Amino acid sequence: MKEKDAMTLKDNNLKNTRHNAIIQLIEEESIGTQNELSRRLEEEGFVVTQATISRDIRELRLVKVADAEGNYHYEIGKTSEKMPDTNKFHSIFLASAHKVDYANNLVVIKCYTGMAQAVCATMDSLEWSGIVGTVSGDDTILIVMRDENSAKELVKTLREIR
Amino acid sequence: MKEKDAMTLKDNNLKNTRHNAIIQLIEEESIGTQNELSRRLEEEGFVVTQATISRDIRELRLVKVADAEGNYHYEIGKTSEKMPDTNKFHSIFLASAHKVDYANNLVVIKCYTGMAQAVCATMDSLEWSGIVGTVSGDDTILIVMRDENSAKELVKTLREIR
DNA sequence: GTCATTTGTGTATAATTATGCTACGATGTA
DNA sequence: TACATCGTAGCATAATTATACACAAATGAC
Repeated sequence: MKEKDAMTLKDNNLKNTRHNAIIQLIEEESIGTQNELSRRLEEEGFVVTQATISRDIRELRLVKVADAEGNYHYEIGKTSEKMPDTNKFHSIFLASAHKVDYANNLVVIKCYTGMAQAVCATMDSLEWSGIVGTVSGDDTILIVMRDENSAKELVKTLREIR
Repeated sequence: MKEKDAMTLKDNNLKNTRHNAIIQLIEEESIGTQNELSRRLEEEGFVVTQATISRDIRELRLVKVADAEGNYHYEIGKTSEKMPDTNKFHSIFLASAHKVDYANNLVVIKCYTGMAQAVCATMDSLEWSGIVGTVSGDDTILIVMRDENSAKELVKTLREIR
């Protein structure tokens, strides 16, 4: 009997919506400390202590960085921006692509009709090294690689996903 | 008469080499606290207190972020990585491109022969929003934008550079 | 059902980081 | 020369952040 009254319940869902709220908050306004974030979250209906926010920040891989004037604020870290995308790409790729091949430094991905754009956009966001550029039609993605070896590597990586 | 013996001299140059040393250190090894960084710097011949390192970190816009296992370490922030690229792009673009136009959601940049690849690669690294994909030949870059409005915006931005 | 495990969080506090104040060398001005 | 100003950094400490410990709800094994 130590807890007050609130929910110490393992509400996974609540934690997730809080995480989303945190990301939205730090993207929209300049938040400099965890207490500040705590106050703003409270206004949005999430009542948690600084300790929890510290843990959230670790899980979300957020970072505190100075702006040009030397004022600190929280930001999405570069890793956390990319990791989710990798997962996103895997699931989109699995659901949409059915053939991968290459010739010289060109890689071609065949997708189910209408899916190519989505796969292509997601792949672009991953900024894989070796990719010079990508274009996609309705069902085909053309990827221009730096050289044939990069093309071979990319095909191998993509085939491992399946 | 409070200082020890060391140099409290305004050696701007020393501060700069220390900054470089810090960047190199955090890129090469996993450094989790400022005291740890202080110790490593000492081994490299830079004797400074945690306070100074805190200031260095603000100036360099470094960030502390958790890795997959939840262990914290310092990293180069995304801002400090991208600013130089923007400058690089500006100078390359100025030196290489001579015409920019668009139709629908496609932007075409005409460059002096052989320069397109360089401009394209540099532009890719900027990850401008609205860009779906890019391909470049010897003297032409084709940029596929999300929509016509993005294309218009991009052309405007590029023309402002000239 | 019981019991062990996992997950999420608060409390209290340890650990870490930021900063006000101060000092000192360098630079500029008269 | 003296004197003011600026930039860098130390020291001490305030401010902030991370975490050990404890507890409770959910989950799973039996």
